[in-house]
Amino acid sequence: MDNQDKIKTALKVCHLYYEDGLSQGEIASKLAISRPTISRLLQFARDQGLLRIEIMDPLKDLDVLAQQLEAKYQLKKVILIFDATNDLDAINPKIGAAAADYLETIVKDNDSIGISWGETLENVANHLHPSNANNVSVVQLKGSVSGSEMNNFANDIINKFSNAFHTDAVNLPLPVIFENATTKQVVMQDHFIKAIIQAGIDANIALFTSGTVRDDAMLFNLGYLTDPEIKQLQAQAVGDVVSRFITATGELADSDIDERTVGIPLAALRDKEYSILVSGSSWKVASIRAALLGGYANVLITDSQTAAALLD
Amino acid sequence: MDNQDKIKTALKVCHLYYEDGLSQGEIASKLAISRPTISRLLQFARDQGLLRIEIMDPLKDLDVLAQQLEAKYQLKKVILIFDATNDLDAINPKIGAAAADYLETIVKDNDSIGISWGETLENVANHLHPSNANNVSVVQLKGSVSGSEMNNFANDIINKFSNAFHTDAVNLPLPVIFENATTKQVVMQDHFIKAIIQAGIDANIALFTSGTVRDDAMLFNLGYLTDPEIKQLQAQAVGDVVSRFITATGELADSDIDERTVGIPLAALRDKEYSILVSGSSWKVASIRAALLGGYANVLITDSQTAAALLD
DNA sequence: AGTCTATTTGAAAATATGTTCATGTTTGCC
DNA sequence: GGCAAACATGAACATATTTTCAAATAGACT
Repeated sequence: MDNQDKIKTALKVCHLYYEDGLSQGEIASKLAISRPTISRLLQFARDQGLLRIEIMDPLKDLDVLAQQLEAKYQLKKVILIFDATNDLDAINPKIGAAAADYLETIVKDNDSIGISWGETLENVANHLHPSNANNVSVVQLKGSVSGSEMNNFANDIINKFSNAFHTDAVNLPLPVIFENATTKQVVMQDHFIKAIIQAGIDANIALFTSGTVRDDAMLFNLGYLTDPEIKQLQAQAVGDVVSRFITATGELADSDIDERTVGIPLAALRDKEYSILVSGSSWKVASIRAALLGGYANVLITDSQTAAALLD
Repeated sequence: MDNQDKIKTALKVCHLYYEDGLSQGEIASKLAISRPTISRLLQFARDQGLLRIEIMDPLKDLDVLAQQLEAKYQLKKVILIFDATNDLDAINPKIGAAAADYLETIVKDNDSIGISWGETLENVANHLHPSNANNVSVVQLKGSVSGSEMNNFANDIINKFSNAFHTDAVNLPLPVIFENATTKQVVMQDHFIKAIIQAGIDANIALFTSGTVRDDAMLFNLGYLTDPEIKQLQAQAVGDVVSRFITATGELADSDIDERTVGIPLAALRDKEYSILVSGSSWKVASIRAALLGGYANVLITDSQTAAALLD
């Protein structure tokens, strides 16, 4: 066997071994070569530099990425978790845990925490630990949902925050989007409701996520929006923040729908001591970027791949 | 151990295992962790995508590289050998073997092969097999050397070619560079010498290498050139072809020295059926490029890294 | 062609790695 | 704080890989 043939065989063995995950024995019988020879071919490949094993250092990389993001979007703090899968089910628990950890480090006595709800916030709630801070209040930043399942979902988050901060969280007992602006206006006259919204505006910490405008976006599947409205939003908006849809540059996308939406106004997020955007996965890059450009967050918690995408 | 710590430890283990080549057992005692845990950490690192194993396909790459070189320098044929070491002692035998193989495929009855000498040619000679072609002649393209060692060196190459092609190679029994042009002119009057040079010019196959202008270049260490001459050549030339020094663009670098040099003129290489440049390693990139730009070769035999450099 | 040496090969032994399982530890939950 | 479930750990075992070594093969030289 001449050198070229040897390289060729060694490469085939490398592919079977490192990519297809066959054992050397399996490769041996498949190629009708003895086991030791397979071992030697792999050694040969390594010696010849035929395969390159690169060890990444995501932790070091994360630091750099975080700093670059802080600079680019003028953020107070960026927290990144490492993820190579880009799988929501893997990312969400991790950024949830990171957000819960971060929250624990910043919450002090008498703080007021405004929260939204959704899958991401659920993951944050799941990782909360009992807080040492006293007299902390928790308030919902946006309306809830009428469907019973979903309502339980939002309530579950509220309850977990309540427990963690030893308080009774203030629930905003309204649908997140009304059918028309007038209805909302009327409801908003209610002093009790007004007070809740004001509490959300006054909260010094806000914790929220950003949503997409994909067909499977949660806000599109609650029945509050008609198909034409959804189509129009998909054309104009890149996602939502506290259920308010924004364009790629962070502007409000549709004031009509916005006026039917129950919750704190977007602008209120700009003035908070901590306005924490917790959102990850490649699907959400556009909405995160928009939220950051709009200045709605001063803290970002996301995953490494999304972070890299946000720098482009 | 939380996730970040786990990643950190896993990375350390990866470095020790894949880069430093320690066994899992060694790592275990070094870090005071049990062996199975090391195994699990490595598995974890692979699962998390913390290390990337890339299998190169130098053979496929070589094809592409070769084609690009053929196009860029308008060559009849480019033959590349794979080498990741960039070590002359590794490269030379391989390109020598490749050159010998190629020569065997092209030599036909009544061909005339002109050869130079040097380390590279020695390697070609070492890999020659007895040829099937009849009536092949072999002639030296340039003068030899007077020092006995070196003379043997050149003779050895001649002899191996003679044996492989079942002929008595025509030796050019002169120093490759004379002390002054006049001496050379006088010697060149000799009909016998003239005939040998003419045979070199008429050879339809030429096999030669390119040299550098580094201090350790063979032509600088034979005593034919003074130190000032060497300095000047190093300033103007990038290397030599059949002992004639050329600039980066393939022009003659110094006509005075050229007129003292014994061998076929550079231009003679341009008209050959096969003008085969056998030369590799990063040190020789400049001289190879110059030789190709000068049009002195229509076949190039080199290594992969040099090939890549020639494309820049 | 024949002999010598260097290289390659696979069986078997030695080593290294992966997995199982019982145990100890942490974590979530009331 | 205590209980249960999930998880991490290392000893022992099972498997996979590498090395050794003797035999076979190919190559070099006469």
